[in-house]
Amino acid sequence: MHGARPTIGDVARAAGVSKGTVSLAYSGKRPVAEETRRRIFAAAESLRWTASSSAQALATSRTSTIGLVIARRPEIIATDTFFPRFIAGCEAVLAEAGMGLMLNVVADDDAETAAYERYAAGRVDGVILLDVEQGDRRPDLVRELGLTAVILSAEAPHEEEPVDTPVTPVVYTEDAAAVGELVELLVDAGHSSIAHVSGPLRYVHAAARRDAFAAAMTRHGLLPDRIVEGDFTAASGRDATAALLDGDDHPTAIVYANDVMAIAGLSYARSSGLRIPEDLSVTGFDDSELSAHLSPGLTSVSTGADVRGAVAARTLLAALGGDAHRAVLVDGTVVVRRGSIAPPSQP
Amino acid sequence: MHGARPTIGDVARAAGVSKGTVSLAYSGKRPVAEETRRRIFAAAESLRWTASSSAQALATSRTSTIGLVIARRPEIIATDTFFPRFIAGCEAVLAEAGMGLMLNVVADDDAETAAYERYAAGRVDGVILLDVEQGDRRPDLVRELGLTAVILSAEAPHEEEPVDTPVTPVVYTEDAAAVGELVELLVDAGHSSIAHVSGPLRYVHAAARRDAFAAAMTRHGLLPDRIVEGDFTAASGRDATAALLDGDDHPTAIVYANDVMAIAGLSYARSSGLRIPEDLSVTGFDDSELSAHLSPGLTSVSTGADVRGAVAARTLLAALGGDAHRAVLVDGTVVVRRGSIAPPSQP
DNA sequence: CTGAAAGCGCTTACAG
DNA sequence: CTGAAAGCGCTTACAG
Repeated sequence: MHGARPTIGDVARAAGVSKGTVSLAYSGKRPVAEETRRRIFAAAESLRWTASSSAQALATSRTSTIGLVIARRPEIIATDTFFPRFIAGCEAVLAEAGMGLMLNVVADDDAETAAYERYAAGRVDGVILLDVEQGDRRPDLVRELGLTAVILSAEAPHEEEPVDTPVTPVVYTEDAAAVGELVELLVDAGHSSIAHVSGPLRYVHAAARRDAFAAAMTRHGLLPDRIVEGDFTAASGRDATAALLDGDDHPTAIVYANDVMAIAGLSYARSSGLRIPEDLSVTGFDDSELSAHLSPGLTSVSTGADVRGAVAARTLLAALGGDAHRAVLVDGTVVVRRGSIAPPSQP
Repeated sequence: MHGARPTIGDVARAAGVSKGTVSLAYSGKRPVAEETRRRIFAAAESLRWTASSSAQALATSRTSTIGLVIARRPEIIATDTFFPRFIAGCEAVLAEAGMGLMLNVVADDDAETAAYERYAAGRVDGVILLDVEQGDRRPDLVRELGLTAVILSAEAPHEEEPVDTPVTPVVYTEDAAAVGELVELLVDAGHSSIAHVSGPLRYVHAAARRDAFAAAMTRHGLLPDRIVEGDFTAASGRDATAALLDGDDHPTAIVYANDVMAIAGLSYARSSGLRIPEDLSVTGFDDSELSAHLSPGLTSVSTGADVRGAVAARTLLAALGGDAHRAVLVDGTVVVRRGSIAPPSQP
């Protein structure tokens, strides 16, 4: 039924022109007589021709595809609502540019390296680096492989490197300010015993939020001495909360590094007899849809995951097009106040 | 710094053989003398050569990539934990086979069609169809485009079609049994007023669960007259719950079609004064990590999203390899009992 | 404004 | 067991 797919040669023949002219008519890289191009488009349409992307890729050394590798455990990808929103944001701009997104979910470092190597074998033009860690090896790896990259971060890039080394653009949000605002909200409500459940501190973004928490506490003359490291799963949110609530001198408020940990923590606190928010105020991070529709809602911070995806994709396309930016700030991070904060009941 | 990537010609020259032999040494499609192959691999290694996938794709008409288009709103993709787990499952088998996954998140039907058309232009070898609807146009669309496909479903395929039409393999779970079990659990606990909050009924899987619910109720001599259609978001879970709880003759148990709706519903019920599970028993679907770590935990059904992804990918690879299955059952659907069910307090 | 031809980097009959 | 060559379907200097 579908026989052999038509080629550019078929279209050329049908339109009575050369293959080169068909190509040019579509790419617009050189003018083609109006009448000619009409004939070409008509022929292509009736043959239902569309250029083979592998042939194009081979001829141009461009794949029209970008790559994204996610190196987290599936449970975490599943609970954290960041990824799908980020990807949807990417897609919106990629689709518009006729580009595709190649996705890889890997289990370990070796699989990750293998994924980038496959990318470099002409599968993608560039990559977006997520979940950057301190001393991350990936920027060097992808550079070595000849892949154009963009890094997603939660803080402005440091100004260390000499300007002449080829620089990987950083697309970043400023999470620190939002975390500061959260702490301020809590302090204003009367809290002084505030804890933080962080994400895995090897991640730059998790460390950045933790540091921001500590700085904000200090600014208010409070001791940031109740910080426990979670891993973004509900399990860790519950366990961290149990640890914090154990004993009688427990905090009256907890700032969680993501919504899932906050929800699990909140549920635990409630089951152990505390009223939310009267006995324990909580805040999340990432503003998931669920948080907005809990009763009471969870105060969280919206980081515009989709906007970040769009900007990251746009920045990567620009870099592929030759104009690299050093750093671009995504300015959509905003605290969303909901009912999960109240004055502390009794110290 | 990275200069031109080495080609198979460079390797051939370095190893003192023809390009064809290099190719054969790697593909193993014909024997190559042990000594020769050693020289070839050594040369390739030292040149850091790996075959260009666009050239391979052009030469073989195989892209080593499969496509997945997701046509849901980003909020829903983000809240529903199915997708990431499904994708992770796919990846595991794809990576092993050296295949890639191209992902597209689309906003509407036109974008979806466009995505499949781009796929057909030699970007992917086959596709997995998710969220199938009644009278879905996509099976025909992709067949027309010459794409090999696999359909993911929540029920066994009907036996209608004449066997000679090229058939699209269906990878399915049997959700009905699990839903029946859920109802039975509730009935055994003493409930008779049981409601259901379904997913969007245009989806085959949502309709299948709704039908299973109705059938189970009927089987127990109960009237399945409290069914409200949700859309899998927390917002709809909360609203549906509010509607069901409004008035005095409200149900004593609610079976939700996914976990997020259940959690939002549970939260709403609690905030309106009901104790969970004493005053209202609830069950979810999909067994998200969060549900397992709530206090009390949410009784849910694990459908093995990752296993389904793996099986779907495996089935697609098989179909691409020429041996198509008519239908393959993924047998991992199991009810996970947690604390969200209790006998009804007072009618 | 258009055509003829080389080239992108592989694979695969065809010979030997 | 191996080589020489054609071919996959495009794009892009080079001529005109």
